[in-house]
Amino acid sequence: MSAIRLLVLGAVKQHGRAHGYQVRNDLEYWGAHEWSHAKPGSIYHALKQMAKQGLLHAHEVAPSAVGGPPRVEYELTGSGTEEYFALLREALTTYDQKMDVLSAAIGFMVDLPREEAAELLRRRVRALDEWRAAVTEYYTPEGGPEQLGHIGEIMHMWVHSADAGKEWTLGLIERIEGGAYVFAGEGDPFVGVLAEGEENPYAS
Amino acid sequence: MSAIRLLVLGAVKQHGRAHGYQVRNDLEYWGAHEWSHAKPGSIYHALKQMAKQGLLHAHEVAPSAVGGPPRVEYELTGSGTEEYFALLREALTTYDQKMDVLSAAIGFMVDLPREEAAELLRRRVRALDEWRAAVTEYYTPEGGPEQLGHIGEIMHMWVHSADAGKEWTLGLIERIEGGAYVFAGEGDPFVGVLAEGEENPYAS
DNA sequence: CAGCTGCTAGTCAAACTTGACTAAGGCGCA
DNA sequence: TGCGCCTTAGTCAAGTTTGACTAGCAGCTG
Repeated sequence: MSAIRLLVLGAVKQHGRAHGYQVRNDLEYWGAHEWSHAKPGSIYHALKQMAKQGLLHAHEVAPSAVGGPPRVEYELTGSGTEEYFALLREALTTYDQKMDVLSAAIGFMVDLPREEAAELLRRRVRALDEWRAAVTEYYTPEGGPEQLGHIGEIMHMWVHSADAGKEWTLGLIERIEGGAYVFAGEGDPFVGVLAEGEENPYAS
Repeated sequence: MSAIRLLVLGAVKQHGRAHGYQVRNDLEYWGAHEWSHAKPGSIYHALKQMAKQGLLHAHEVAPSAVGGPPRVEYELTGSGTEEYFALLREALTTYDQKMDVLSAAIGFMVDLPREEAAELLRRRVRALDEWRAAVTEYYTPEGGPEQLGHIGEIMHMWVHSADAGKEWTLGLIERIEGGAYVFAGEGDPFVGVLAEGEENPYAS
């Protein structure tokens, strides 16, 4: 799974309705251009592709209010919302050692109920343990680990990083269970960026 | 930088001359199919592309000795060797937070002299420090870090992982400077896999 | 007020990645 | 000996990613 679809779906969902440049800006605000493949081309491509697949509904072209070419606005469909939550749950659960996907998922985790987020992260910890065991076992040849020579350093690095990932995940679970942040169904959700003239529909 | 070019160049170089399937097998032995985009298609594509760019010389098609379609054998050219070392040095030095590239580089680091490898890794540590500082600074808004809400967890994760990466790198530098492994110009190099009928030209 | 710069919004071709498919020979075995 | 299956070696089309490019409008500036 690449992080782009999750990021784009999440960004569009936060606005309710968004055009490409808005998504692009959102992701930049998130710093996503630094840690994911969220270049303009990828974003516009993802929007079009997902519109073709029925995950997004493309509204008629509207002339831009602030200059530049006209915009196409997108909105999540029913299956788009399903896909979004499926991707989000998977990203929180599995350890596929790609931090961009996890980063995106952390950013959107508050769309889930608190207890579910914590549970998915606990599953993530289990996946990490399994992966660690698989690496150490698979790469322990008959003649002892020395036989691998410097190649063993690669496994060493992966194990080290898996341990660090586990430590961080456990910390996050603790913070979540300790009441940090605002999750789904707990009042005013957190919204990163609002566009021109857009109102926070949840503002009191 | 994707890891594929480095991996393919390194694999071909280790054999002196290799065909696609051999590279594919090497990388599988390394476990590279697990941590990089080293699928068959990518490997054959990289071989062809680099041959077109003059980094590899494609030898005439030879009928396979063991069945299957005929093979094309590749060999590093002069500029291929230059490119290989350039990629290797860059991969060891920069912190681009992509572990596949670093993994590949660790696998080939012994192609460099010991002192150079250690120096490149020390530079890597400095890059890590800088990156860590940039993240913490950039993502500390006026209103204090709480203002970010759960988004701060993303930065937290990156910082945590940078710290883990630094710790591991320092450990590796220590081992290298302590005399571990066999580097360029120090006698019999380490070779992962030998193909059918291939002899280790360095064997005593 | 012509020209320059910068922002908004998006397109496009070229390169890369993916996963499924092809094709040829050898091996076991009933 | 004929059949299915495995391994070897590679191709291909569809999808994705990249980085450079286009184009409209606004504000300044000399």
